[in-house]
Amino acid sequence: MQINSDTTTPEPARPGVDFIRARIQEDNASGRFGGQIHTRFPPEPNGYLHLGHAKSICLNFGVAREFGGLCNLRFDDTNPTKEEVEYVESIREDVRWLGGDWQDREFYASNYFEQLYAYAEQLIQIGKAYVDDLSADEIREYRGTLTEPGRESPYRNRSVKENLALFRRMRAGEFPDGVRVLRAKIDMASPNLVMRDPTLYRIRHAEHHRTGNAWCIYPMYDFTHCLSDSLEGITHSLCTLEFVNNRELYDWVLDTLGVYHPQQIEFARLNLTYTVLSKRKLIQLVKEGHVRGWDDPRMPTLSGLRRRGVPAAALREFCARIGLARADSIVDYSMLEFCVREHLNAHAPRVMAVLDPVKVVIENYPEGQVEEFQMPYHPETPSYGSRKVPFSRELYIERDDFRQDPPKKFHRLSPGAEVRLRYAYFITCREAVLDEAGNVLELRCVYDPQSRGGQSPDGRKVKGTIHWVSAAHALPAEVRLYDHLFAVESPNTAPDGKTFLDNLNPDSLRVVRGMLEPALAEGKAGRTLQFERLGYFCKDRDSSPELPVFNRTATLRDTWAKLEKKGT
RNA sequence: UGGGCUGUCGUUCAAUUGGCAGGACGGCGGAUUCUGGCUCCGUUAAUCAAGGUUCGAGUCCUUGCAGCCCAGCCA
Repeated sequence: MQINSDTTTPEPARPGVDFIRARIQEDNASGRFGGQIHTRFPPEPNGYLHLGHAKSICLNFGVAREFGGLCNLRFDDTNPTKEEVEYVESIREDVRWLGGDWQDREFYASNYFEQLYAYAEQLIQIGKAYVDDLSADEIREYRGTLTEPGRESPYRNRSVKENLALFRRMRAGEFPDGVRVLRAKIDMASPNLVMRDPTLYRIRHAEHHRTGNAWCIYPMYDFTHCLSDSLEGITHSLCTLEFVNNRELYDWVLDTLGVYHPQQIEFARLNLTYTVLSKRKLIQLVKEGHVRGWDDPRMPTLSGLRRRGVPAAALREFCARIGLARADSIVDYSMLEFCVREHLNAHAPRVMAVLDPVKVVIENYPEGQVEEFQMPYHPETPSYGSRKVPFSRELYIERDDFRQDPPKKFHRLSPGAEVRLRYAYFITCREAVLDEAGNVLELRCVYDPQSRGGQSPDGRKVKGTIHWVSAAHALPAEVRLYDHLFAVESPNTAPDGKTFLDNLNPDSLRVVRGMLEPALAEGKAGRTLQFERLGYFCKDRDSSPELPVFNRTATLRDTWAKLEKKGT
């Protein structure tokens, strides 16, 4: 099977721009940033990337590309107790897979620790930061509530000299965790809680995955992020809505320090039906073993989707279609499925496999005879080439393609009915051999030699075309059939006493033993194929030479199933 | 309860900035078909509410209502 693997294609241009691109155009028109555009994708390496990150990656790298600018990859690694190199590596791989190209601009907030520290001292020097001895609990108490203003810490008015000395001693490791913090001196009565003297630095005697034990004080997000953006010359700092409140502080830090000031713009994060997209919950699913790891094909992680067989291009298309706005929204899962099918329909080679086999014996076909039929990998794209598929007297077909008592409009096999075996012959079912319980053991059929290749010899129509595999040549395989990880549309909402885990779908994984056409013996993992009439499947890395393993990426749309369901 | 953000077909994003509410997904119906796939055609369905300004309001004003975010030494 010599077919090019999935390549990176830019998402198609769309008419009409979203509010962020509109603002960037305005900034360009006014020359605000000298016409330059520079964005960044700033993940914290404390988990694997998921669909929500895909939205951000497509936005940040997309905007940079469209406006002739650059996009940095920056690891927001300021919390050594939660971050790991494993995550850094997976993030790098996932961003690259999605098509993000940061060239040599791979940055780490931890690279700026020295610089950040200098800024902190500067803040102290100008009387805008102080060392507080209050405990975490006391700070919370002093912060006030949503409706009441906070109170100033008794340590708020220490002298610059004392603050400096204390802060240096914090850095030097003279204090244990939690006894002191550095705080910005802003306004304890601000209606925006973020501005009530936010913590800038905390003491953490912990080993950092990059800086090792060089530091025992670590800067907080609000202090780090804006300054990292500033240091990198970011023009537009795009983040999700929950940071709207933080923008006031973002602006305050930069203006107070008098440094270059990027523009933060917030957009609504992605939500998907039947899916959880919170890092905390995804970590829980992995750590508690509800799934088989971060790249379990049922996970909404990029590595899970990749292993499931979803092409990166389908994800890019998805991100382009869901749009960008400031209103909270929950995208229909069917939108994702549509993008996956759309891409795979155009690109996936067609092969045949039977997942629930029932034997067919063609009584008038010579015993021991084997023919080979040349079948195209993609009927609409001849350049995909073709392969030979063996045909013989005994075949497997899908159990579901036969009915002893066919319902109305059933176009498949039943006693006396004629169907086409895809690319092979017309066959007519003479009888079904049943066991006492009525289960089909074997179908006795006859074929029409004149219909060779699946052509109608006399213009007569057959109602259906079904797929098949020659029994003697069939390749057994394990096939993993996936369904939504969660059984309900909104897994995050659980009744009292229940959690999102109670919404887990017990049938999200079904494993079956299928029979594949022999050409599938050679395929490598990675390329997603269509098993004709069934869906899209992708060889899994769990495959062994003895037993290939396939993941179902998505089913085909099944109008018959819908029709039949309506009938019952 | 304080502050901030947001309300448009079932879902999601638009609406030339005050001028016939449009697209995509989904649903429904049909055509076509050697995949009950794909493709094609048709169809369905919305401006949170109430007032006001205006020849004209999704857009402007007023008053409500609803949802989301913020009280980490997480990001």
